[in-house]
Amino acid sequence: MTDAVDPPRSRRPNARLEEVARAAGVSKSTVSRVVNGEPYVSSKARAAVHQAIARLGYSPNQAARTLAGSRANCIALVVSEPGSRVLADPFFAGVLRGVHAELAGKRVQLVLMMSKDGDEQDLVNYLCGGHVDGVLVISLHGQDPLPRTLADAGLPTVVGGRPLGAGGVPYVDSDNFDGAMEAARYLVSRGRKRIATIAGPRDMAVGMDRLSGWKRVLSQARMDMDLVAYGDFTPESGAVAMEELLTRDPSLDAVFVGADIMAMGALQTLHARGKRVPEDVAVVGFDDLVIASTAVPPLTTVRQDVEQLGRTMTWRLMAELAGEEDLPPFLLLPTAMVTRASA
Amino acid sequence: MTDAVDPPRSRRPNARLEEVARAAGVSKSTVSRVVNGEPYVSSKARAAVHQAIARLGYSPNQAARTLAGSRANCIALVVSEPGSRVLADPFFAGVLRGVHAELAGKRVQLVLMMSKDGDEQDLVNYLCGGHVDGVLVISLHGQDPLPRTLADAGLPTVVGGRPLGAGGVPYVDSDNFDGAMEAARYLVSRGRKRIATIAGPRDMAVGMDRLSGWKRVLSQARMDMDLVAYGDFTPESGAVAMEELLTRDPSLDAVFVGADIMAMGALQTLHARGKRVPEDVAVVGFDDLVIASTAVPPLTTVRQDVEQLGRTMTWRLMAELAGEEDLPPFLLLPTAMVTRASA
DNA sequence: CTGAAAGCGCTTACAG
DNA sequence: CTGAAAGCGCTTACAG
Repeated sequence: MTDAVDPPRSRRPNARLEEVARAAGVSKSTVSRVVNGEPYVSSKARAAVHQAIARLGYSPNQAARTLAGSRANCIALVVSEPGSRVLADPFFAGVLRGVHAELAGKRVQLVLMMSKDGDEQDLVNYLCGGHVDGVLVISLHGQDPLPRTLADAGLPTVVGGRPLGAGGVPYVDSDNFDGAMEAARYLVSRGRKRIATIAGPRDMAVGMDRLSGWKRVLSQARMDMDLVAYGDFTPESGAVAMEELLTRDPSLDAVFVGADIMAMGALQTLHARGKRVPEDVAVVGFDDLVIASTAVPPLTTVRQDVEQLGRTMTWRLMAELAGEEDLPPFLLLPTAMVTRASA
Repeated sequence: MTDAVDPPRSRRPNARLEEVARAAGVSKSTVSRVVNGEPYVSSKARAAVHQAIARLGYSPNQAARTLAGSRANCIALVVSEPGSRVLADPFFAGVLRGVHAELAGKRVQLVLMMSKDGDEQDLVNYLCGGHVDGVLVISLHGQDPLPRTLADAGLPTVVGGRPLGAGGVPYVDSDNFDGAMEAARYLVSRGRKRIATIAGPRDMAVGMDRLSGWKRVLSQARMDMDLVAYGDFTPESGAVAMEELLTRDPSLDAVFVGADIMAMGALQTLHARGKRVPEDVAVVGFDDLVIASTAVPPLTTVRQDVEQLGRTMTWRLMAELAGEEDLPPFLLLPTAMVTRASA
């Protein structure tokens, strides 16, 4: 039993639309029109409203707008929980920055949601319940039906990274296939004869697409494509995969690692085995994380612009929300080879 | 001019509270009570409502709840834009995961906002406008008045990382001072005689607190504390600072780097200068990023639990929102030394 | 323990 | 170009 008086929180209540109307000498309708940038308002009324808004520090109540209007003025970014672990943080943070940059000045809020295992249905209910206008989904695994479900429910949805199980849902991705081809071609052009690869997990398109690019080039060059090992986007898995490859063929002289984070582990193994990089084994990574440039030796890699990925996903979603037509079903962003000391 | 018919989006409108009431044979008030877990409802009515909710897939409209009720059921995470660059992504992503974990099952949404330079006033207007119940602020720089402003406006606010210019605003931080002391003590105990440090920027408490810990230990050990260089939480700045220290005293035999990300640069410089780690120079970092374990050599460092930081900030904020009293004005989270090969 | 009614702050036809 | 009025889907006293 506490006698303590709970002092009512003295947050100055914001001005209301009605007060703005009174101050400007117009109706609520007119204020609403000005706030929403609608065309048919006299410049006199518009000026008066703007002035009143500035003076009163008016900021519209989003909840009321959402409830009264048809739009939530809000989009969701959904991250699958295991993905946020596995795909490593820089990816996520980069996308987030891109999304935010693209949303700047757009009066659209970003709500973050992580899909945990048990609550998929809750998540779908929530998202389809009119709380958001559209959804951005990233770091999907396997054949996750989420994007399909959302799209079928009529909710505009854009996926980041080619989804394996969601044919027809728009997506944006880095051109992983092309980037991997460039990496493999580079190794071939440097005279490497026995080129291995460490690929990402088989249930993610990003892993498979980079593997496919490597395969394509080796097959065109009529080189053996047997040296493939798999990791899971952790340094440890990269180290183990490198061990395996070295055991299978101690004479390999190059390795394309489908993620910088795994390349860090591969570098450790190579170092421990007394292999010089790049003299004995050339190493090329993928992603161009900040750690690539500080690796010993600095890592040659394929850069993907993750922030641009976030921007493009958001642009695509907003365009759809704006009713634009004939939007591309998917978008592939270019990658760029970054040559450093490791290859 | 487009003649295309814009087919109305056929998203099945969610069930409303009213329909649930009808299906359950009770009033809207009762449904509301059940949904909000209020006590005085007969178990019969409660069961009927739960059943109706399940059958109709009802999910309450947040906008309406916010508008009608007093709470927004929403908290904001504010990141200062330059901070999100400088503090490096893992910090941010870690905090985010912690916040989310703590919010799980709480029917509170997380809105993400980045404070850009020009729009500070917009941000404050928005946050104080009743759109959110509370605010979490991270990666503050210098004497940023934001937390003070929010707190003064009566908005519950919790800062992540000790704020330099916001006395009195509750915060949660890793115990950087203590962690740095432990690192310095470790170096002293290993017989190092000439211990340098690379500190973070002077305008961030995290940089200063770690520097202070190092100073305290060296002063207690009656060792010289002149070898201090500053970086800005980038690998490049760590490399430059290491150069400087080596120039000032080529005989230094240890360095405590106030962030793993800078330690990566320091390691590169040491390597380039032919210094063996740890034989010639012992290196201890701070943070225990994933790259610490994959560095060559693997980095001895001080671990801070960033996810726990996010959880704790959220817990503190939610406790305040729940009206709990006598909450601690700040919370310091323990750090832990992780010994690897570099020292 | 339960229900009828008012009201949260906007947007949106509708009528002018 | 402008305003009066209805309504968005809830919560919250209030009366029972």
